[in-house]
Amino acid sequence: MSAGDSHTASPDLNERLEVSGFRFTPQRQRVYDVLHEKRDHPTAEEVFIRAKHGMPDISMATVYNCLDALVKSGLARQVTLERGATRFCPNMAEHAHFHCDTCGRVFDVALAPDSTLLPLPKGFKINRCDIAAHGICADCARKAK
Amino acid sequence: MSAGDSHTASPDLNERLEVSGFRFTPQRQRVYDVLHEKRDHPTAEEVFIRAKHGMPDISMATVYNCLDALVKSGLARQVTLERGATRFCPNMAEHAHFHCDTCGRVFDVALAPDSTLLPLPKGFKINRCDIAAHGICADCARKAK
DNA sequence: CGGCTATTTAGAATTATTCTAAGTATTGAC
DNA sequence: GTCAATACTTAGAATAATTCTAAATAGCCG
Repeated sequence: MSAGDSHTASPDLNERLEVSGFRFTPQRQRVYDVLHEKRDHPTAEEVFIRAKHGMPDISMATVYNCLDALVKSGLARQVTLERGATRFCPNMAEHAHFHCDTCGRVFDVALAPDSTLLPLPKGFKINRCDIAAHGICADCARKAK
Repeated sequence: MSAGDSHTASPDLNERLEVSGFRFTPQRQRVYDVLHEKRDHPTAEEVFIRAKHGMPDISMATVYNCLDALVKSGLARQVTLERGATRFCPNMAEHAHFHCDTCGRVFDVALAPDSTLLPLPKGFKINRCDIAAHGICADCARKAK
């Protein structure tokens, strides 16, 4: 079996799931792989469609379950940018999202190192912080001219 | 008629709607008032329930239509913090939102004056930027002890 | 192996939102 | 002021996104 074989349980995935009280399953591996194959912030339905290639019997409910397990294990983030379907992102590094209002694509944007300093009221404790910019991407801006 | 009578068309509301190509209607006034009476980021359904007090025949479809008109006129913001219903916020000043994962309440948080500097790739143009923090609010943190 | 529990599955149910068609109100032209 | 055009409201149907349910399956630990 080759080193890069994506059907092998990633040691990381396996461990991270177990630490969070989840079991490793082929379906979770598949969903995890789908998120990493094309990091374009797919919706649950898009993940479902992609996951079926190579695992035709996987069901929508399982995709939701797997995405949930990945999110709770700190292996993916849920991204809610607009009304409508939630998107999923396997990039766990601190970053913001840019949503193009014209084409609908979502881009990862690095953050300036000091940028997340919210002056919170006393007693509030922050777990995570989502930054979502909306506008027009370079491609669409060019075409619009 | 008293100066503070909220049933009078606010000159601002009236004008802002017209500038954006919308008509002024009593329903839009009512929805606008509801958002300002209690600035707690209600969902469309909560707005609907509140709007019915004093306007019992207003319909859900109209609430959606009014909220849409207000958002498009720059008089309210749509806030999508999590899976589930969209919330609405009449605070048009630049600010972030804090969502308490325990009680579900949403708080406005002022921003540090310099905080919104995303290093965007070339050609990208930003319209607006939503910052959403998630964690635990002071009340819930105290109770949890 | 055998029992326990997590997971998967298909499909039903629920929730949030949008659409539709008919009626009503408002506006602008005359 | 009347008329036509258009915007708006309404109830209810339709759609989309997600969650729930119950039964079957699979992995884990003794």
